[in-house]
Amino acid sequence: MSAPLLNPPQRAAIHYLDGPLLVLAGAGSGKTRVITYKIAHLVREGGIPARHIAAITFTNKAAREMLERVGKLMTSAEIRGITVSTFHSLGMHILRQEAPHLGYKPQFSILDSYDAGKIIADILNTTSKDEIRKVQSQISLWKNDLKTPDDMLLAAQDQWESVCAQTYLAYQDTLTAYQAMDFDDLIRLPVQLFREHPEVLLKWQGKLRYLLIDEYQDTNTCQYQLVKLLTGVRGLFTAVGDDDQSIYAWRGANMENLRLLQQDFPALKVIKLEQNYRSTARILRAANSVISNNPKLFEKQLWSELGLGEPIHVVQCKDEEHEAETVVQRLLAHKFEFRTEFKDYAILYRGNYQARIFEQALRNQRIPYQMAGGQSFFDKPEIKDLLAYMRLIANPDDDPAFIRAITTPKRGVGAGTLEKLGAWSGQYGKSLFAAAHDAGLRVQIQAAQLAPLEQFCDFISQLQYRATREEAGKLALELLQAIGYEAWLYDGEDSPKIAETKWKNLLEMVAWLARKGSDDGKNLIELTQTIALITMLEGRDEGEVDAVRMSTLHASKGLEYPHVFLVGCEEGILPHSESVENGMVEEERRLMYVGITRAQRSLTLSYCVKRRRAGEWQFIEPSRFISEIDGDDLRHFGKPGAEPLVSKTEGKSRLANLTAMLAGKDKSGDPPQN
DNA sequence: AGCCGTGGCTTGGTG
DNA sequence: AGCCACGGCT
Repeated sequence: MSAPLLNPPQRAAIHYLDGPLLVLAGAGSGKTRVITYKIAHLVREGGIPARHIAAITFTNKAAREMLERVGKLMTSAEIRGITVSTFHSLGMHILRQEAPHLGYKPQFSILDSYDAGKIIADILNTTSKDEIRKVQSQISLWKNDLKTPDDMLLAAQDQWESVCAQTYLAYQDTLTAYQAMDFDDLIRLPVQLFREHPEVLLKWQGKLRYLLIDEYQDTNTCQYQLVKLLTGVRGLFTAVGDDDQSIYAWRGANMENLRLLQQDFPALKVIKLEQNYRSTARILRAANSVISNNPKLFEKQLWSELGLGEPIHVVQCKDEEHEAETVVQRLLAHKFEFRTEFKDYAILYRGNYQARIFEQALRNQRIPYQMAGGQSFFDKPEIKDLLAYMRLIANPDDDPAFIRAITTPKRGVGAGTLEKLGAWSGQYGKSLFAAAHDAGLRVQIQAAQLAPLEQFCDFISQLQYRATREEAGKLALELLQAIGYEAWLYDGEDSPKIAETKWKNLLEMVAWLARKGSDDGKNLIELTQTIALITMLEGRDEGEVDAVRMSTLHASKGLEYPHVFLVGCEEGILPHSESVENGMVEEERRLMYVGITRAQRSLTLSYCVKRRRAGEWQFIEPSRFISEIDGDDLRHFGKPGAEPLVSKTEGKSRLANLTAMLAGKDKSGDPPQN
C-alpha cells in the first residue's frame, strides 16, 4: 500500500467521471486509495460538493477507515456534508426521514438478530437454536432477494419452505406491530419506498449525486436495487470490487450483480487494478494459479514488483495435534531466525472450531495471541438491559423492549398480569405500553398487581419527557439508579466479581452516552436510534499488541500479514464437504484465494493425514487447491521423500533447545486476550 | 421427572 | 467456544 504514486489504471479510475465505472480491484491493489483519491478528485476537479457524494461500505470498520483516510487528503471544509456510511446506516438515515410513507413512525426500533430470533422462536414455538437459525436465515435470504411473504407462500416448494413462508408472514406482522425493523428491512424498505414514491426517490437522487460502492461483489439483490434506484438514469457511480474475493454467497451476496452492472448500464467502463503492492511474486503466482480454475467474467492477473520470494511451504502433519504443534514450532523457529515480532504472523483457518487446538499449542509455548472478532460491547446482557429501557423510551410500541424492561429487575409485575396485558393489547391492536393505560384492562387486574404496572408506565412516561430535555448520560445513570440495577446485579446469581464487571460496563456505557451525546448534540432518544448499527468491539488497542493473529478465512478478508499459516488445507475442510455436496466449490476456491493473498512475504499451507472424527481415525486427502499450485512454487515438508518437518539446517534437538529458550526468555507470554 | 455435567461435534458472520 | 444429546443423579 506504499506506492508513492498512482499507477496508470488507478489514475484512470480516479479521473473517469463521465459515467458508470466498475473498478476490478485485485487483492492488495490499493482500492481504498482509489476510492479516497477519487472523492478528493470529485470535489476538487469534478465540481461535485462533498454533500452530494456518498461512499457506501459494508462494515463500520471500512467506513471509519475510509473517512479517516479522506480526512487526511482533504480539509474539513472540503469534506463537510459527505456521506461515508454502511448500506445499513444509509438505509436507516433515509427511513428515519421517510418512515411515514411506509406506515412507520420515524422513531421505529431496530432489532438485532438476537431479538429477531426470539420473535421467530415464539412463532415456531421451539427452543432449538439450530432450527431458529435456519428459518431466520431463510427469511433473511428472501428479504435480501426482495421476496415478500406472499410471494413465498405461493412459491413454496416443500413443507419446510412453506413453514418458513408462514413464519415470515407472522414475523413481518409482528415487526410492524412493534414499530420495529430488522437489519434487512433497513435496505429492503428504502427500495420499496423508492419504487412506490418516485417523488421521494427524486429528492434523494438530488441529494446523493455520486455514489462510490466498496466491496461491490458482496452486494445482494436488494442492495444492488438500492444503488440502481439512487443512481438512476444518470448512472454516476464507481463500484469497486473483486469477483475473485466473493465469499459471502451463503449470506445472500449475488455475484450476478457484476454481470447485471454491464447489462443495466451499457455505458459501463471497466478498469482493472492488477498491480499488487502486498505480496511476493511467488505468492501471487500461487493465487493466480488456484483462481484460474474458476470460470471468469473478467480476466485478471495480479503481478508485483516485490521480488520472487520464497516458495510456498506445504507441511504434512500426522493429525490435528501434530499440526498445531508443528505450526507453532515453525512459527517460533521462523521468528527466531528472522527476528520478527509475533504480530507479523497469522494463523488462518476455515472454521472457528479449528482455533481451539491452535490456542492450546500457542498457550503451551507462552505465545501471546489475539483472536479476530469478539463480542460487541452492545451485545452484553447488562447493556441490552439498559438498551431495552432506552428503546422503550424512544419507541413505546417496542413490545420486546417493554417486556425486557418491566421484568428487569423484577418489580412485582408477574407473568399473569403480562398475559392479561398481552391478550388485551392483541385484541385491540395496541402495543403493550399503550394498552397498559386502558381503563377496561385495569378493572381485570387486582390492585396489588396494578400498582407496580402503573408505576412502571409513569416512570417511562417521565423519562420520555425528560429525554428530549436533559443530557443523555446523566439521564441514563439516573435511570439505572432509579431501578436499583446495581443492587440487583449483586443480589443475582452472578459472583460479586462478575456483578462488578457488569456494573463497570454499564458505567462505561453511561460515559459513552455522555460523550457521544455532547459531541454530536444528541439526546437519549436520538442516540438510541443509531446504537443498533454501531459495533463497539472490545480490545480497542487492536493492532498494536504484539500477538499472533488468529482468524477465520472469512474474517481475514481485507487484512494482510507478513507471514501466514493457512491450516487445515484438506478435502472436507477447505473445500468444506458441505460446499462440495452443494456444488459450491468455486466459492471455496475463492476462500483459498483470499487466504493466499493475505500473505505478504511467506505462506505456509498445512494439512493432516488423519483426523479424529466420530471417535474414529479417519484418513484425509490434502486439499485439491494445493495441487492447483505449480509444483515448482511449492516446498514440501514432513512427507516421505520430502524434507523433514524440521529443516535440515536445524536438527530436532537444536529446535527443541531453541523452543525452550524462547519460551523461557520471552516473558511477553501474557495471558492471551479473551 | 427434571437438572446437571460431560463428551462429541462443529462452515462462514456484518449490520 | 458454544450447542446438543446423553446419562447419571436428586
